Amino acid sequence: MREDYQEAVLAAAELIAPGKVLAYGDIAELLGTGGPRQVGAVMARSGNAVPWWRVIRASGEPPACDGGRAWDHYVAENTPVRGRPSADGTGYRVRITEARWQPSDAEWEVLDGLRRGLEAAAGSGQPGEPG
DNA sequence: ATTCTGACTTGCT
DNA sequence: AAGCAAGCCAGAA
Repeated sequence: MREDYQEAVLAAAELIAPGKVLAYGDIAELLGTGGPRQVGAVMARSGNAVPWWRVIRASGEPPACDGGRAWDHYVAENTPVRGRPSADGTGYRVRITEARWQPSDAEWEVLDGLRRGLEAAAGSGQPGEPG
């Protein structure tokens, strides 16, 4: 469970609509596997290949690595934010309560598919998986 | 097996 | 709003 989980997280991140955002924990919830740290760990591995700026903390703070880069994306996608970026790249916060991405029925099927794939992979090797 | 760490989250003060 | 501590899950040494 490494590449599968990674692909699932990346896929979910790509599903996120522009101007919207999702918390690490939210993606973990959608996938139903691991936790916010696992999602972040994946982003650190291949987040550069997906709209990582749409994946932030549950507090609305930008990513801990390239928060400064995220700002440009937020202003470009008209993402609801509060305050402005400071010299540290932080100082502002995304109104996650309004920018919280809400997957549609079609997108839910995709996320659900990813989740099932992970669940199946998790049982791949275990002799007694409930089914 | 144990210990340490990490793009995290939540509760308390 | 800001700081500290505990919880969570998985990877690496």
